[in-house]
Order: sequence, then C-alpha cells, then structure tokens
Amino acid sequence: MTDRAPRRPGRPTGGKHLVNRERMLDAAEIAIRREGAGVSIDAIAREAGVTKPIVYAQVGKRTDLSDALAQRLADRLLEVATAAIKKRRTPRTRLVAIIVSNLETLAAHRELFLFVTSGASQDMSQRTLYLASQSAKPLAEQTAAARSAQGLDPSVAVTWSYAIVGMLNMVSLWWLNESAEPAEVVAEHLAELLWSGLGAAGPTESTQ
Amino acid sequence: MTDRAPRRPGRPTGGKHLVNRERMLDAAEIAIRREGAGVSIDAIAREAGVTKPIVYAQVGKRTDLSDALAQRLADRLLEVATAAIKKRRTPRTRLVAIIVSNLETLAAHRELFLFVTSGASQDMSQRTLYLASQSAKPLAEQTAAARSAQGLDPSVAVTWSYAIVGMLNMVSLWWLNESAEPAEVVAEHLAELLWSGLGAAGPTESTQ
DNA sequence: TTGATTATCTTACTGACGGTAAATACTATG
DNA sequence: CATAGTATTTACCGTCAGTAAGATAATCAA
Repeated sequence: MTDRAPRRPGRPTGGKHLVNRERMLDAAEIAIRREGAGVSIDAIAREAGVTKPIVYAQVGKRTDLSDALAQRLADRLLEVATAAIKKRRTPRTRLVAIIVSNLETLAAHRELFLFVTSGASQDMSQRTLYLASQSAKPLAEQTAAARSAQGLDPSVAVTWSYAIVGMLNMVSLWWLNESAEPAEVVAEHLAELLWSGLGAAGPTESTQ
Repeated sequence: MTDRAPRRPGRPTGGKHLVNRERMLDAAEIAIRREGAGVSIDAIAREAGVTKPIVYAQVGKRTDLSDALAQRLADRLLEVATAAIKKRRTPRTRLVAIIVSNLETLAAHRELFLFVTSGASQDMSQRTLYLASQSAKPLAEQTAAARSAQGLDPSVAVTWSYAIVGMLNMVSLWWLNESAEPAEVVAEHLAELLWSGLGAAGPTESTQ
C-alpha cells in the first residue's frame, strides 16, 4: 500500500477523506506488523498512503492510537475466547480453551501486543491497565455472579480478573520469546494453577 | 544535588571519577522518582551533578540503565519477600506475606517499577522478562523441588513462576492506580486464588 | 456563474531527546 | 618538562512526536 506517486497538497478530488479512522487503524496494524512496536507515526501514515498530520486528525496522538488498538485487540481476545468455550462442555476444559486461545491470539499479533503494552513510557501504566481492564471486566462480572450464586464472597472478583489477565500477559510474553513448548502444554499448566491452586497437594513447608 | 556552578570541561582535580556507577544508579532512581518513568538521560545526569556522556560511560545506554535498575528492584523484592516469610509459620500465611510485601515494595517504588517495565519499546519485552525472571527463578526452583518431593510433576514450575510474577505485576499496577482497598485485602484475595484456585467451590458452569 | 467559506490534504517547521565525536583540563610517567 | 592517558564538558547529529502554515478542491450563498 506504499504510494509511489506523491499527492499534491489540498483537498482530494471527491471531497471525502482518503482514509477513515478504521482504515487508518488497519494501516497501523500492518505497519506495526512490518516494523515492530517501535514503528514511527510517519511509517503508519505512509502505510495508509497519506501523511503524518492525517494520522493525528483521524486517531490523535500516539497514546490515542495505542488505546484504539488495545480496544481492538481486547475485542479480538474476547471474541476468540467466546468462540473457544462454545466447543467445550466442562468449566475446566473451557478454562484451558480460553487460555490456549489467548496464547495463540497474542502469538498471532505479537508486535501489536508489544506496541500496545509498551509504547510511551508516561502513561504506559494507564494503557496497560486499560487493555487489561477490557479483558478483566467481563471476567470480573461473571466471576462475581458465579460466586454469589454459590454463596461465596464475590468481592474477590475484580482482583482475580486483573490477576488472571496479568498472568496471561506475562506468560504469553515468556512463551512468545523463550518457550518452545506447545501452547496446549502451557495452557494446561496454567489451568492447573488456576483451577486447583498451589495448595492442592496439601500443606507443605516449601510453598514459597 | 542540582549543581549551581557549572563545571568546566576536562578531568576533575583529584583525577578520579566524580560519580561511580552505583552513585549514578542512585541518582537515576531519584530522578525517576521526581520526574516519572519518562525521565530523560539529561535529567539523570543533572541529578548526579554531571553531564550526559558520563551516564553513558558509567552505565551505558538507556536499556542498560533499565536492566541495572531492574536488577536492583528484583533484589529488593526478593529481599523483602525473604524477610517477610521469616515471621510466618504456615505456607499459606507465607504466601500472603510474600504478596503483601510485593505490593508494598512496588508501591514504594512506583515510578521505578514503571521505568523498568516500560522504557524503550523495542526491547521492552526482553527487559520485562528479565525483571520477571529474576523474581521467577527462585520461585521456580522452590516450586519444582517441592512438587518433586511430593511426587507431583515439577514441569509446571517455570510456567507457574511467570504466571505468579505477571499476576503480581498487573495487580500491583491496578492496585496502585485504581484500588482503594488495603494491601492485606488484595493479598488475601490473591492468596485464595493461588492457594485454592477457581475450582475450589466445585464445578459450576460459569467459570469463564 | 462567481466569490467566499469550509474541508482536507501536504509541506515545512519546532522542540526534545538518545547517542556520539571532538575539544578541554587534569594526572601520571619517564 | 614533555608525552601519554584519563575524565570531563561542549557541541553536534539524526530521529521523531506533534503542530502551524500553506495549497487545493468542494460547497455554499448570492
């Protein structure tokens, strides 16, 4: 999509935007895929076939771009997770399916994941939290409802959601960079931790 | 420590370095505390009372600085965790103590934590993984040993370690930014998840 | 139809910052 | 005292996020 013939300035013939916001976000994803998380705004604009100020006009600053892409990624994660549990019947196998789908989706969007979770240092925490909260919110609601239905304390739900999201993010990062094991094996390990916990084997002195 | 009288160029009288590496790292921590994770190298140099090239001479590039500070932070985390479990007797209370100490230590070094985990986008994943692995390694070794001793599969250990570190990081981030609950409550929630797991209450359809 | 206004784009700039080369001042050695 | 070596600053380069100003086409008012 790299333009050869440079356009002249001025309103384009036809009067409408050359690229709308959605197309700009598509271009950003492509550029990120090609150039990595450190991609420049110029490169994104080039990919979209326009110039830098148009990126700012359509999506705002780098952090806004990152927020928008985080939203997209979170949506995709939720979507594949929802699809994955449809094929499973027991809660435990559903848990594994969610984890596998998460690992594979992040692997498929590796650089995008890094772009979203790193980015400008200033508000990196805000953005990471935002991405996390997108995944965490539905998780929290379901967890709270489930525990209430069982007569258990639902107040753990929010904490647990962030915990699980953070766990998935870090393990994904590690798995993408340094692990050779198949996703299913890692997912099974995580599921065991999440499902049965450290205390499953009975009290021992060396749980630390 | 902000110098008022600008020095002239050249080797300082006395012939030795004005600041050594350790002192430079101290200055970096102070500057990060004051200016946030996006602090410039210039600001760090200013804090140390020297100029930019000296930072490069002593600690190298920004990523090297981040690595060094990550090491320090990891050491501190390990140290307080080790101290915390000394006062506890049961594995479960030790787990809670570790989590509380982690939350409080990261809270006390908030900006440093953000500096280390964000930073330059390129190798952010490498550095985050490095920090994580520092915390994760001892955890992994102990977990593997404990599980082997119980006749359980020790191969989960590495995955679990990264999982727990990621969980702690994300929950810390959330807790620092958005939660009003005391650290003990959050720690108790996490401990319940880690110790008993999601499956503790028996099978339910809504574990997702 | 035509002039004014508005919408959309590009060019060109600014400011900040990471990183480095070159100049400067002191020390050490023979 | 001269020459080599060390530790520092100054001055610079290249890159990039973000913005202002100018160019061109559409649209609207008369």
